[in-house]
Amino acid sequence: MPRIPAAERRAALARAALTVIARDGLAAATTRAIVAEAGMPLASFHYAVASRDELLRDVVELVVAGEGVAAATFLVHATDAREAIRLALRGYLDHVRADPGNEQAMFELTQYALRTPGLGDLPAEQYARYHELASDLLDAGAVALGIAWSIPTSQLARMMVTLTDGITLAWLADRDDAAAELTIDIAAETLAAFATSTTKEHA
Amino acid sequence: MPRIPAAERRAALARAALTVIARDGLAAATTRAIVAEAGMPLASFHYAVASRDELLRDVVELVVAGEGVAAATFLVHATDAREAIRLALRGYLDHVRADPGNEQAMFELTQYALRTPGLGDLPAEQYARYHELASDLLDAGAVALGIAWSIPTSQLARMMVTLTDGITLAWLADRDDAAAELTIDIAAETLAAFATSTTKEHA
DNA sequence: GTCTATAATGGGATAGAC
DNA sequence: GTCTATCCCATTATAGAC
Repeated sequence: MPRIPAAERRAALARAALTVIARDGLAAATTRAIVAEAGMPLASFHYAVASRDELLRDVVELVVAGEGVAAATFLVHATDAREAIRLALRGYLDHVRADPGNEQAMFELTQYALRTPGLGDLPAEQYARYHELASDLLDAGAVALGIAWSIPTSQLARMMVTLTDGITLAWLADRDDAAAELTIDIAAETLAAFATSTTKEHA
Repeated sequence: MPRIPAAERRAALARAALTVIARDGLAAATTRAIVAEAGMPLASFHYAVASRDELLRDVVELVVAGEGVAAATFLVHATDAREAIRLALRGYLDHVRADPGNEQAMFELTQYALRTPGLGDLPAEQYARYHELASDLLDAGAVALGIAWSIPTSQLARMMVTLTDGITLAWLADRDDAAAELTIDIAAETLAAFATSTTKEHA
């Protein structure tokens, strides 16, 4: 396998690692399993990256960076704040249902990072990014719907992330679709109270 | 170390395992670390329990069974539904802050169980128990406050568990006390809307 | 019944041949 | 630069001495 720059191999290993973790769990993501997934010889691993933990750092950054792609499509269909929040949370739940392993991978990585000396700073960055993404989404939604949020967007954003995490964890545990959807409905109904119209009397 | 029944050793090992997991993480909870914590020789492990996974099952059941002890003290101080929900969530956050390792241990165990063939059924039981506890708490709170919940208690209970999980995860990641408390305030304010007075016009 | 000593496996990391 | 072959360590589990 000649002519492949180290940086490129590093990225390929991170992608392979994420595939393995999503499919088989973090504990199964050994250096051997990762290089097998990437189709590389074992020695390439430490040639491209200093240690397994260092690669896991890359994996977290890989996922966090690519997290912004999804969502936002719901904005097209929403007509009011309640429906917008409902569709956003429903879209996230559908995403989890379509690929549960990926979300489990993120939880496993976060917990592992919290326990690992060299990776302890990652979870804070990870959640800062989540909160930022949720903020952007709420701002965009407000513009699209012609409303304003009556409390700071950052506070509402953290609540949205709190809800997605909590809904995801419970669904992963009991796979109760109906219960998860009910939770989403309640959340949408209550949070819509923070939407105030900027054009008419109330939204 | 003579005269100790196998069942008692099993329980002691489960307690020791939880201590190790809370302190050092699930990955560090090897059979050696667990018996060292319990003050037993290594061979006692497989004498008392068939495998490491089987002990982890015991650990989950140990924590879930002992989870009902806390909380409920907030009921004494609450005067209305908003304050009751706020104090309940605040109490939980304080509990997490006082011993973050314990909550991390639960998340790690749940994720591990989801990945492990013999333990796949545990998370559903675990969350069923959480939802049951939250339901009982909400019912007790309603009686104490002289109110009723305008939606089924089970739905509100799942939302409470969703919130505690989500708030805990975000706090573990960024340790932002103020932000966590703001999320709690928002949650309390919005969920209090589901309280309806059974004695006067509104609670 | 209890524990010491050891087996058997799989892991991260590397030396050194090509 | 690349990869084969290997090192060395930690792990789960057990055999067999007390």
